[in-house]
Amino acid sequence: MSISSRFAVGIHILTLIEFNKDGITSSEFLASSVNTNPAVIRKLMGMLKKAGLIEVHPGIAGAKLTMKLSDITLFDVYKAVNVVQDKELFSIHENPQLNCPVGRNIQNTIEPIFATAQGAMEKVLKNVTLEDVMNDIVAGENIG
Amino acid sequence: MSISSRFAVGIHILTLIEFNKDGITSSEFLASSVNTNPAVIRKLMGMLKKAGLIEVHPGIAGAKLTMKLSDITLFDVYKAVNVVQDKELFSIHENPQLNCPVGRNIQNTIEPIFATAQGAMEKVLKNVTLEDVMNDIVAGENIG
DNA sequence: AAACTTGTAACTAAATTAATTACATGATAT
DNA sequence: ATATCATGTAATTAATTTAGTTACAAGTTT
Repeated sequence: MSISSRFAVGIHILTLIEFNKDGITSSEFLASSVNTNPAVIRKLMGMLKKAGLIEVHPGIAGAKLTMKLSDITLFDVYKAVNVVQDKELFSIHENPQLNCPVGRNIQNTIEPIFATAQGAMEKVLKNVTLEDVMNDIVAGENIG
Repeated sequence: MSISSRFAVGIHILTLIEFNKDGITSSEFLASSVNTNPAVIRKLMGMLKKAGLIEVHPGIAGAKLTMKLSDITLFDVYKAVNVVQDKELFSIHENPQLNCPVGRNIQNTIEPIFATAQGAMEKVLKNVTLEDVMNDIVAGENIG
């Protein structure tokens, strides 16, 4: 099991929009960099737009960021593309046997632990902005 | 997307083995508490056995823990049941366009961030033992 | 030998992902 | 105004994963 690559692609889209900010960033242009189908990109653009991260208009070519890179965290992207629901990174088996002490308590016992673990992961994402990502990409260019 | 419930079921199995330590904890008994099929349980028992957490023998009914609950962390269970591979909680799109500065750097940039996020989640699991889980189950019994 | 258990393989149904195709709708330039 | 190009979105597909189910071989005990 893995968290959908929609998340990674969402990051790719947003950083590329910024990278190409003086040009026109169409779904086809993005699709070529990501190496996927433009319709896949447009679906993701719809999610990013709904989350208020980008501005796109029907019929008008190109997407623009609505904020500075430094104001967008990876958590924002993660939520926007809907890869993991709240408290549902881990799934818990349904309908355990209530006649059993373990069965009738396991869900309540485990759920908060899972929520804490998920929260710790998400906290890392909250502490990284797209500006950090962009800086790393630029550094990769200079070194490589 | 969600991490397989094998993890939660694995925790259920181990705590129930302990809870029933003076009796015989067969796959059928476990299956009834978890509310699933005995073959599902046996498959999980195989994984827990392979990880050295339990002792089971062909033809002999019942499983036993090989360690104290306080020596088994949730991370041990998580690894045993193989729900998430190393560095693969998040997936990254393959084959981005190398002619693009973002495309050729995105993987290297994102991977360590994702690894850090996964690591933070796993660290929480390392800090909870099955003894903690058991205590919470017992507490749930006394209060509920 | 009969009864019971674990170990395992094969098959199924359901869910999710990513890709693909197609087309309606909106905007623009000639 | 109409041809052209972009976005928005729905329908379909193939691949993967999960959990459940059935079946049976192999080991153990009485």
